[in-house]
Amino acid sequence: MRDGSEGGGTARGQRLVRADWIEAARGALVAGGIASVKVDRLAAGLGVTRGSFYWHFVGRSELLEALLRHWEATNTAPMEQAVAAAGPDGHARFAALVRLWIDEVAFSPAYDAAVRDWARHAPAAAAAVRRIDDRRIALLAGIFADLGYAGTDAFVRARVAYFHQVGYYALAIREPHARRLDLMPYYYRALTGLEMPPHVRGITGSVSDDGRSRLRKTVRTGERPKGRRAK
Amino acid sequence: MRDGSEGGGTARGQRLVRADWIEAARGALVAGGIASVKVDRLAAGLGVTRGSFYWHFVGRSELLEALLRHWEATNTAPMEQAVAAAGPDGHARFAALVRLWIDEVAFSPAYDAAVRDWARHAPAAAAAVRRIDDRRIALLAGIFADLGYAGTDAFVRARVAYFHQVGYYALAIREPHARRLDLMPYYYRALTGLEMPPHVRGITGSVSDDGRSRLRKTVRTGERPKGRRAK
DNA sequence: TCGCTGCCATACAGTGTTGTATGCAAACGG
DNA sequence: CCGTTTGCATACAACACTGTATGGCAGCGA
Repeated sequence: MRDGSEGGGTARGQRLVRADWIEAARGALVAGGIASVKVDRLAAGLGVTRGSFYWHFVGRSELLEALLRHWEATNTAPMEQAVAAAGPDGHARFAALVRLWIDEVAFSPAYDAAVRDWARHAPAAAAAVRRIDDRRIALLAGIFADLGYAGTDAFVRARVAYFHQVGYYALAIREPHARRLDLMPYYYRALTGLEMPPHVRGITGSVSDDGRSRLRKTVRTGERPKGRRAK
Repeated sequence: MRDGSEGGGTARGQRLVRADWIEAARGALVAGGIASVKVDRLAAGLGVTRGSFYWHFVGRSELLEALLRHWEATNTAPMEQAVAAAGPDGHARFAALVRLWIDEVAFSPAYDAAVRDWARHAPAAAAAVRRIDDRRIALLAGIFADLGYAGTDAFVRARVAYFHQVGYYALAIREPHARRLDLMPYYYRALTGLEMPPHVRGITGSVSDDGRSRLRKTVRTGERPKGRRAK
């Protein structure tokens, strides 16, 4: 029945390996939540029967464990790498994170949100998510310390920035990429309490103007920003 | 079998009404997510059989619709009432919201988070959540306008404050109430860009000092903190 | 070529949940 | 006091999903 060309998700020809099942499970998790990660549906999607699954895994719970480890191993490393690659400057480090969040390529907020939903009623997943959250908040707190904030202020601002990002994805807001870039200086100001310096403005690859000329006028005057806006 | 005293959730003696089932569904939703809102478990919890349920409702989906309307009708009104009761002052209005979020009595963040999880894979729930979110963000944007922020700045700060709150509950952080009160001035500063004025300090019932002595310098929007604290 | 192993198909059993049909008892209006 | 309605119990049918047992086939090494 299977000829290697009809099928579902395997990237390498005929037979499946564990990674194929995990990838299929990831797709199902993101698309429909943990409740839709079912053995029979995954098998149908991969073009095999459940017999294959029970050869690769002892049961469904083992697949879920592997999926959780996959998320923990893949979806937070890009953040730390991007920050490390940005050098020592606090503004550059923060801007690197923001770019990662907006671009959504190396880091998948949908994967993140799906695991977070899962974690709300699965203790094992909750423990993994808590570990990851603590790491990310610590990363952000270091950046705010670099930006000149002391102890508790750095910690609270790190939380605000991180919770804000989690909430943004939790609301599943759909905005054009250009719109998000246009709002960048406003978010930068609200989250850091500082103006976005010129040397990080190019980092986000903003297509519109710098937004700084607008923001000087709008911050206290009540004028609406002029110039072209994305919808 | 049922004698009105053994049972589950009904508040009024013998027979059940629709509201009893909805309240039971709400409890199950908060405790275990929408996947645990099952007719047979609710019936067992209420001390009746499923036959009762199918008399009050045509099916499970009708219960879920009623539950969604219940959330939409009950869990956002306290916010608007608290803000309205706080008078015209922007600081007082914002502080009233914060108190509501911290106290968690009139407003139930657990109910909120459970519905939000549900909404991630149920279009009808997603539509309701989006309506509520828009209302709340508009409410916050009005407060930030009262605090002196113009157009886009007020909107972005409203989003940051609201997303932050959603993210906080999404992470299911457990902190002592006193700790949250102690951090209040820091959050107030980070979220509003302004110092917490004396006349709203008592509103939250904070027991310790305001944290202002620990603050090294003002962090008003646009003003760069002096000194660099690389950690 | 022979036997072994990896990978999968098939068939069967069991559980959890929904929905439906019908019966039964208590409450209620005449 | 009786018939009707209300609220629930019981029994049955159907589906979705998990897990197990077993058989078969292709490929590979000796």
